[in-house]
Parts: sequence; C-alpha cells; structure tokens
Amino acid sequence: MDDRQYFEAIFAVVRAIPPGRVMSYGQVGRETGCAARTVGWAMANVPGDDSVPWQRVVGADGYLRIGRRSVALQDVQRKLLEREGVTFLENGCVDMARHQVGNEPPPTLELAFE
DNA sequence: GTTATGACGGCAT
DNA sequence: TATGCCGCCATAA
Repeated sequence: MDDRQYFEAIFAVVRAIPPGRVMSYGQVGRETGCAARTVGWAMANVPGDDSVPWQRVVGADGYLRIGRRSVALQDVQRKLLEREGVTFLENGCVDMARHQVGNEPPPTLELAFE
C-alpha cells in the first residue's frame, strides 16, 4: 500500500464480494473507511483486467449508476450479474433485498443459487 | 493553492 | 411521492 492504498483497500473489498451478491458504493466505502464517492472513483479507475468484479458494486438503491459514465457498460454489468444469478427488477435495478451483502433473501423467494 | 468534478448517499424541500 | 441540494473523500486541472 503505497500511493494507491485506497485502490488496494477498495479493490480488496470488491474482490471479496461473493458471486450472486452485490454491495453498494456506500457499503464498500464504510468497509474501507472511505466515502461513497471515493469508491465510485476507484471503480472508474479499475484496471481493464477482470481481477476486480466491479459489476458487483451498484447504487444503494440497486440502480446501476454506471449508466452515468456509459450506457453500454450498464448493459454489460447487467449481463454479468444475471450470469452470476443476480435478479433484476422491472425498473432495471438489482434486487438489493436479496443480493445485497449482509442481507438474507426472503424465504418466499426460493432462488436457486449455484 | 484553489476550484471543479466524480460509476454516491442521505436529508431537506 | 418526487426533485433538489449539500456533504464526503480523493484526484485532476
């Protein structure tokens, strides 16, 4: 951890997000001790590499704030998440109630995780 | 050194 | 209920 200590910290948390689960920028920020904006800044600076599952980081309301930077990436993120078993609402937002880390999915929705 | 901006969040109006 | 504004942390110009 030298200059990019925040990169390391934020990336580490994001990397720790299990498949089929998502975290909000603010949530990651609290884990790293940074602000939500700082997390967004880090996500915008993720290496083109797939070493960081940036797609598992969404807005606190489940909305893909990535659309603010590129609508195409928003579609990509959605596909990647769906591929992991993440379900989306009709409004195009992630079902945070079921997939947000630290949140247990309601028993009424018997989702089959792999 | 100061100002502006950003893949955000929460409170206030 | 919906929209807007301010605040937070860090970087770039």
